[in-house]
Amino acid sequence: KTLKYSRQRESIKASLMARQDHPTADTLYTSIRKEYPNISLGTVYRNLNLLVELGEIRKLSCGDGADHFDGDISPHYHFVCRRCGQVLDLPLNPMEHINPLAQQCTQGLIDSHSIYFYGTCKDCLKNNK
Amino acid sequence: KTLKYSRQRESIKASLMARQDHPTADTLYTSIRKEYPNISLGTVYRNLNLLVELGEIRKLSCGDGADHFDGDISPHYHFVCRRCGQVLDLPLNPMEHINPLAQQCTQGLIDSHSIYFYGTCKDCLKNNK
DNA sequence: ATTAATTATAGTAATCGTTACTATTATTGT
DNA sequence: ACAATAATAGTAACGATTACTATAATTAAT
Repeated sequence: KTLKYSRQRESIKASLMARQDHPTADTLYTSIRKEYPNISLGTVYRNLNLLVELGEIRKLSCGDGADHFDGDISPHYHFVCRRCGQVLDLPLNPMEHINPLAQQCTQGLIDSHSIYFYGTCKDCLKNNK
Repeated sequence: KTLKYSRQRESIKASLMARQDHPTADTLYTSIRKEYPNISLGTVYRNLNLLVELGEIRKLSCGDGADHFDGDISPHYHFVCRRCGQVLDLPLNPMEHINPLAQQCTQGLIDSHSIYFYGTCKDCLKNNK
């Protein structure tokens, strides 16, 4: 089955690319609704998952219940604030050496890893939260 | 409010400690039901969360939708098989040096990290899955 | 440009993992 | 034994996500 253009998909992708944070599907839905008032939440989910499969965006599971999405597919890590739930980019060099390290500990085949750092973000520190 | 003994909690903890895998609440529930046929799923969830708060067990969010639980609280990492969903221990030394590395990249305060490795487990490799 | 084939959508219902609620039961200190 | 209080079973509610379906949009061929 071949892919057909849809203005909704373009808008979802453009919307995600335009922001520097890492919204959930629902956050993105609310924001896109301002431009397309009757886009459906299912459409947002379906296209986000499609874009992930196509490798055009990334899905982040940082452990707070909802998946987050990232328009930046370049390898990088994330910092999750335990107070406000914000997910922030961490401009840390990708640690390519740890896959072989882990590979030595298993008979399975390792192809990737994910790292999340946790703590309190700058804003929450400032506000004594 | 003080903690009171409950045989259900003991059974949940013992059950988790006895196994080397990393079951979800529901998997553990099904298994404990053989011994306590009318234990409730809510009780399993409540006690697992309580044990996590007490620091007696660990909760793992590996990105497959459901949380997994680990009776081994010693610092170690995990390998998640993308084919069968199994979560396996990875006897890899804790990488204490990466928190300070990440700390240099943010004005927030980092206190911990989590790493998951992904790929295909030994069994799935063998079965060509 | 029309048409026909097919994919995508909006809207809604259903599902899954998890938490909340409540009347009853179990534990604990007196 | 009793009273106080925490824990339970059972069920309902919840939030995130997926599934379903009739309609609309895209595409390729006439």
